[in-house]
Amino acid sequence: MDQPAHPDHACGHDRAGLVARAERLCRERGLLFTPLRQRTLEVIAGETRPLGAYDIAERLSLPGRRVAAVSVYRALDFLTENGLVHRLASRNAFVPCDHSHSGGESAVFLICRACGAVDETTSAEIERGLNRTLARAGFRPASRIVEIEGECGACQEREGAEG
Amino acid sequence: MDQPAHPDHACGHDRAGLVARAERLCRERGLLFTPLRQRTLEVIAGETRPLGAYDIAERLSLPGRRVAAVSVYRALDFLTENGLVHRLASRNAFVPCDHSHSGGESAVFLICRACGAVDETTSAEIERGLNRTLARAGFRPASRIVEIEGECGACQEREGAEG
DNA sequence: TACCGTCCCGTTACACTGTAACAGGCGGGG
DNA sequence: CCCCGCCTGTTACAGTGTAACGGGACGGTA
Repeated sequence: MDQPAHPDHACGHDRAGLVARAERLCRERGLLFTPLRQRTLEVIAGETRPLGAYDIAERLSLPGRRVAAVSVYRALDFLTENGLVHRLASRNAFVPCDHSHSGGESAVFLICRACGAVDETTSAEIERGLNRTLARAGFRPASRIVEIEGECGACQEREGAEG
Repeated sequence: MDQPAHPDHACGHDRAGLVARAERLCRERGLLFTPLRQRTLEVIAGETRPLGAYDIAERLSLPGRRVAAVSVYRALDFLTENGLVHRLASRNAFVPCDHSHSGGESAVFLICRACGAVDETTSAEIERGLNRTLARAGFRPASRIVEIEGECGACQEREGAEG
């Protein structure tokens, strides 16, 4: 769990920690943490706001070396399948997985319309409610999407000060 | 106008009731329930499974008279803004609003991967959990998305019977 | 009547999202 | 060595969504 002295420069996420977790996870599961996958993960972790696949492709491309979106999609499939990034269905965009939900609880995303920041949290009560609702309906869940769009606290204050 | 005694033939939703609700709502709010909007709503209500905008456009088109997707999008914007249809973020598709959540509770969608059916329900417990989570984070919500993908009860039974 | 603004809708064009299919490279195992 | 599986690059294409412009219908106003 060694964190670097300076967690990240202007980045919203713990890039080094996420890469370290990915390397460990791939070693354990016998998967390949290829350069493309690593760079894709780094690009996502190096951004405060969710990125679209084409944004990622652009950031991965160099003057002579263009990365096609389809390659990014494959890397993203790998990263999401292994719990390293999340896909926001309401935005068609990707964010790193905070891993604050280690207990198998599904994630709740708070997406700010003003600044674009995404907060990933969990709630035992929401989880309980979902499980009861699913049981009542006899529905076997495969994936759960809980995304709230609105305004984060910081942007509410900023707006109040300005307006 | 006159609907047959049997509510709907092979349709999954109460088409006539939804149209009646739309007419009443538009009268109350001084909005126009134009033919395009009505036909769009009817197409959505006449289908068991969620439809994409281009599917709707295709169903609305006649041999000589083609409806462009952009027109459908505008009708869909109107219908969603007025609570007559819902958009499924995980599918980029639209379903009629059951209006079972009259109490202002946000909807929970159970989407079956096997048969494509969508069940719209609500849960006071989920609502409470969401509200607490939002309050704790100081987040002001504008829209809430709760979509569970999985297998509905009927398809589980069918699968078990087949093998 | 003419004029004006608004709303709705048709049209074109375009950008973004996502997948299918095929080919080449690379490494491991027979 | 060949075979096989995995990853990546490439092309092509289908689906999703919006911006911009123009015209028609309709109501209000002079």
